[in-house]
Amino acid sequence: MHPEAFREALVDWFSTHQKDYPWRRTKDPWAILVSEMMLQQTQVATVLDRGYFTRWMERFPTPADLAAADESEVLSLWEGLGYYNRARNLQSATVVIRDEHHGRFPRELSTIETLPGIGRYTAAAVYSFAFDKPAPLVDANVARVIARLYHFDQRIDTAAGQKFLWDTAAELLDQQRPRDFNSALMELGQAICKPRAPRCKECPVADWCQSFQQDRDPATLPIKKPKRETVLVDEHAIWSHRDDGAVLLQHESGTRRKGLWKLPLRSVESVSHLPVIYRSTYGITHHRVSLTVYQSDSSEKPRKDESWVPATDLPTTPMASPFRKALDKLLSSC
DNA sequence: CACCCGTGGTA
DNA sequence: TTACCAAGGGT
Repeated sequence: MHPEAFREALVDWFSTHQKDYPWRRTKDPWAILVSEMMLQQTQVATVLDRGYFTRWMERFPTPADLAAADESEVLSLWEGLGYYNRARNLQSATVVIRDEHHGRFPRELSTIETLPGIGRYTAAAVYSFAFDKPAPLVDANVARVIARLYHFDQRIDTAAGQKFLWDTAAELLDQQRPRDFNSALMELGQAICKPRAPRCKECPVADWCQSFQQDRDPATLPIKKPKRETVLVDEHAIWSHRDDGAVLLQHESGTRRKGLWKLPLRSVESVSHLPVIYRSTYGITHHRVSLTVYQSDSSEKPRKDESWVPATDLPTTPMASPFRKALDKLLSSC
């Protein structure tokens, strides 16, 4: 592989096919960091079409604005995106920027990577996109592209597999235009070198692709460890409300959905005599949860870890999606 | 290294 | 409808 012609073909393709994202119209490291955090394990369409990025940047135009905010408001603006530790980590990062970097966004790659919630990928993304400085990066798109380019038929989710991907990304990187090159490699994975039905006939770098040249099936790569088997779980919640509010429970110990609110949960024995007023199923990690909501007795009062939430606060009280949907449905049918 | 963390789109 | 997948990081 002689990377020069590969780089040229890739960046040329990108120059005419790149999509117009708001975070590509700016060099503000804060805006770019926000986009990268939101895009972790999350599709572009979700972040863009549902308005998360725009709302966030309007409310928190600078790191200092986020550092000064209440966690409840932060989580409320993140509601529906999932992986809520991202939001808390992002706020923690702004506090570090304020208290340890004089309020200025760090410009060293190693310093950016020390910020909470920012790992090797996100640090390199901010470094190359905001400052156009050279750092290789590997996300799910790049991993797929490299695995197919080199027909890497071993697992990529091992130390050896990760080393191969990052070493290769470093070799390929165009030091003269790291911003465009990294963006191009990622967009190639998103638009052309797709997981299931790659569009090899439209690929600008098919000449350099071993999977394509050797007529292998690219859809078999990359290889990862099979996911855990799905575990079925039942959740039983109660709906206890009046016109002026409802009883909610804040997620406590443990880390799942920390800081968010949900309907109070009960044992199935304690609610089996109550009328069922809502059902849904949702997935969380490797669990498949069946949620059932029961109309509580009017005598039901909040337990010590539960709170009466006024109706006017319900829309801005951060809740995970399954409970937000339940609450919306129950409020509308009252 | 293994496992955990959410959600919505897509085939 | 189920299963896979996504601009990963922390523990």
